[in-house]
Amino acid sequence: MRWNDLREEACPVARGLSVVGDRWTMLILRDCFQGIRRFERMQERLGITRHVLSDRLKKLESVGVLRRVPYQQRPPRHEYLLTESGKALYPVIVTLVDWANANVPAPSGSSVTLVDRETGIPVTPRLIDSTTGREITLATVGGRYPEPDD
Amino acid sequence: MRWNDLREEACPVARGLSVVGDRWTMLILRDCFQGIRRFERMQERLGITRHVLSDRLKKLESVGVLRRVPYQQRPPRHEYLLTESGKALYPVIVTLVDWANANVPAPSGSSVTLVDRETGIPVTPRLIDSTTGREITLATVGGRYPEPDD
DNA sequence: ATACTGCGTTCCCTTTTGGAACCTGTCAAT
DNA sequence: ATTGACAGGTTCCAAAAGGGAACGCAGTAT
Repeated sequence: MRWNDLREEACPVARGLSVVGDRWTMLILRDCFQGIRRFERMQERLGITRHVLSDRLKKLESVGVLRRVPYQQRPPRHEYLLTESGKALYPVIVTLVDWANANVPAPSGSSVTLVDRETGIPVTPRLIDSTTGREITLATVGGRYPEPDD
Repeated sequence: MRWNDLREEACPVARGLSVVGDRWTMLILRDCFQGIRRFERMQERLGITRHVLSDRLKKLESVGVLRRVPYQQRPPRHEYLLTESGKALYPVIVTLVDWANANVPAPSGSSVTLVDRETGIPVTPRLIDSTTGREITLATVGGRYPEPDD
């Protein structure tokens, strides 16, 4: 199976990964969430090669996760900002961070942690169903498959 | 930057992606969450090539996300089961599913959706801080960086 | 004129995939 | 005894993606 086939799957995991499922995209978005907006800055922070960064930014723009906004005319320069669709990825990053901090040991024991921006108190993410308020677990929530429409 | 460098980063996003950040790993785990346990079955469902699947299963076992459990002796055969660490990835998949369903259009408009296993009612995931009960958003929660220990 | 900034693109080489065939043990049927 | 099936890999080659460094280019500063 090829990359582009993923986007056409009925499975949302596959469609999601067709956008963010490669080695770099989530790291780029992490930087975006931290307020990084410009090519040069991303490149030096990530250690990504320039053409791969260029390619990923194009793809992210084309799927509507980032948008290019000009900040000067001559020479034309623009920065990359998260769209609403892009901002909606924040819970994905947060759950990933929470998992990694609990399950992938940091080198020196020190790691970036999640804190409340107001109080500075550490945050423990929990995923609930907003209609029932019940926690979402493997036992309680699963996937439902669409009716085949033939 | 190379793959293995990622695992040593202080940033949990990078460390998380060092495990699940490639094209196939999350799809393999999706199958695991759906009860698929065996090599052959995964290979046919995913359309992944056999040696890549073999490689990913080895890596997932080595980081403790899956474990190999023998189910017969002669010839030796085993199946792949999620560890606790692997099961802890469920919220990551769920938030990804939720994002993809809202932001990456399905081909025929039909997609797998999340439902409560008991009632069959659609589920709307929301991420909250379990200590305060407040919703986790870009505005309210951010990362805190460790003290440099030089 | 020269250098610098910001953002790419091009070139070359290495690593990673895709695709298919092959191997290994064991059992069951011919 | 041979053939075939099953389950889970491994091996080989060609194609694609990625790393690294250099180059291009428009405008601005010195």
